[in-house]
Amino acid sequence: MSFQPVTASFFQQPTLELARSLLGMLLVKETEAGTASGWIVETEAYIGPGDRAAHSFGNRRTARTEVMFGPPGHAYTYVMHTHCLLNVVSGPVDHPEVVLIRAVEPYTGTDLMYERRGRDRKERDLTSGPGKLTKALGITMGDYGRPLFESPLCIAEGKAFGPVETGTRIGIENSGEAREYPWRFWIGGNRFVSK
DNA sequence: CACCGGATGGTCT
DNA sequence: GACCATCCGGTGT
Repeated sequence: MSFQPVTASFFQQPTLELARSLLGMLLVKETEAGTASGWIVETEAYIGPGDRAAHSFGNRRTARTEVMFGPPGHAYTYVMHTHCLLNVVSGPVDHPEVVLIRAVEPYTGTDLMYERRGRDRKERDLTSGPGKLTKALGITMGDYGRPLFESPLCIAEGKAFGPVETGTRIGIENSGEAREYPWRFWIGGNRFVSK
């Protein structure tokens, strides 16, 4: 199985457009154990410094958020409770914006995904959430800052899916008015979209 | 150095 | 729907 990674220029588009453009693209991770991939079916945009829900709100610049201030197309990974979450850095240099990958539909390497997530798990449970998909694909904090247009972690050319739907973001109840921004995007009807 | 609070997920009721 | 495992970044002392 071979994949065609996107070029670095793919990430040079406004963050809300990138969040939509990423839907239907393939997310691929190669590890020593093997390669696994899935179609991106749900994303969320975080547009600092004005977005109260973003880690980069108010241009907060720390070791953790540093990669967001660099060029787009790199991985911003961070630990949430017991899970690692994956974001795609967006926006030009010094514009700390990202797109969170919230769900993918398994494509290749599903056996590896079951091995990582648990053999007796339902297929829908493999990758239907931001913490689930990183575990299924083997994405870790070791991927922090990695470019997403080349191996071992990359965004590759995808395929056409149905219409995109829009809504408010998940899990940001304490973010003031930012909780109402319609910055969540997903493939309508896809069963791997998180609930 | 102590404290607090999550961009979650799994389990049990 | 409620509870909590488990951990680290950010902040204040």
